[in-house]
Amino acid sequence: MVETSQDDQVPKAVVNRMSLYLRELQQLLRSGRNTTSSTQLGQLLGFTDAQVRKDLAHFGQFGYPGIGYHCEELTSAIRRILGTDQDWPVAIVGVGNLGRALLGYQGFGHQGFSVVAAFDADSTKVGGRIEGIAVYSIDDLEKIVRRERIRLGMITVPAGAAQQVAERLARSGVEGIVNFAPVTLVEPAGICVVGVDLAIELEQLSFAVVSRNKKP
Amino acid sequence: MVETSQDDQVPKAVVNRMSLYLRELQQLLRSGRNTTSSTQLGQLLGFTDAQVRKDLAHFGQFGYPGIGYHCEELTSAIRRILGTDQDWPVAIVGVGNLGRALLGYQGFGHQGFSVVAAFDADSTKVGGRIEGIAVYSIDDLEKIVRRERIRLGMITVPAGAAQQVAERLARSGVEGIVNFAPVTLVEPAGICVVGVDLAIELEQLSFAVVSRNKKP
DNA sequence: TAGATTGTTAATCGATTAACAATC
DNA sequence: TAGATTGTTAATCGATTAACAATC
Repeated sequence: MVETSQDDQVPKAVVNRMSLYLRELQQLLRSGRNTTSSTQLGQLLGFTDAQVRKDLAHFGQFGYPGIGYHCEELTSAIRRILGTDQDWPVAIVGVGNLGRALLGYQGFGHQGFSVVAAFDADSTKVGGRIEGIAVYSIDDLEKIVRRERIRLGMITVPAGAAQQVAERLARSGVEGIVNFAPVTLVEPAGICVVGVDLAIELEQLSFAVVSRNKKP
Repeated sequence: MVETSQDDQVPKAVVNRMSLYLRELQQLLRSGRNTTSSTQLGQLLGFTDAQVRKDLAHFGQFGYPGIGYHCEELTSAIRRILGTDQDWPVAIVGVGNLGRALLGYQGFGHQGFSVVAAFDADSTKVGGRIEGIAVYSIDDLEKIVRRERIRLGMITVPAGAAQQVAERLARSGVEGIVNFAPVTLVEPAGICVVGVDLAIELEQLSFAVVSRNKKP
């Protein structure tokens, strides 16, 4: 029982790179490649070959010494690892600019995520459909989440409302939340939260620029 | 000249936490606090007090032993460090769903970023204004970027077009790029690139959920 | 067989935490 | 003064890289 090591906490950084490997593999498949190697994968992403192999080793053995990796096979393996072989019904709470964009965003469907409901407090938005997805009143959040068996939530409400929404999602049985509101959420018990703050991404960039300009 | 240490590469993780400190400080200011401490800041974000102090130490001394930090003072210091005391004219390339959302997103303005132009290849979109911002033809990218002294670009075009857009932005003098297209960009010489992939964020979440369900 | 490439162990490197003298 | 909290050094911990036997 000390065999496979996926029980001892995999570092967040490793999981992030797994997603990147998956993306490159899908690209390679599209371009007709059958096999690849840790060297090639590393090169495409700017990592060492050792790192690619070490990362994969967290989850098992997927390669063939002397050959490399079968793209197709490794792709399915990583999808299974990340859980994207399953279907993930997603709800979006907050139909402002960002929420609306996410509703129309194609990229999710490919990876097993399907947005099946949206919520808003503004009664003028409620009842309609955006990009084919029904917009419900936030008052019905618990009911609809349960009925549609929604597993993930994306929070695109104003900062002040985010914590409360997170708690309501958690209480309704949602298992994970991507929070786009620019606040740190107190994680409701037994739920996973990932934060995405667009302003912070831009700040990382401005720092990189000014610090390069300073002493290159 | 070995005095302040901001010349030796600051780890990306540290810079990211600086943004988080800034966000919390702004929150504290809004709630009327004058001073804070490494312990409080750490608690709000789930870090140790030692980490907060160590992170800040990369850039200088900002605190008062026995007192803590003046919120206002530390806020300005971090803004200066991140470069968000300056004004950053931003362009958005690709006015699809995501691009449109970013055009309307409020959160940027607060932090020194102002979207001043948008570009698209679709001639039916060109010439109009969205959220008050002019949409130009992608053919005029170089011209407008120079004219408006645009420093940062956000790429929200389809994956296949992203690399080419990045190169054109770089050639026009843009200093940094946030890439929302789900591809790894080859960084044009002398430019900073930050990647944001919404599908990857969701994958991090699904992994967290499935791995929690597996062996908690 | 020779060449390529894996998985894994050991060595290196870097980041986080603990501890504490200095300071208010 | 006593209590609080900094900045910084040393100790710990974890992640990355290098190296190599095993394998195809």
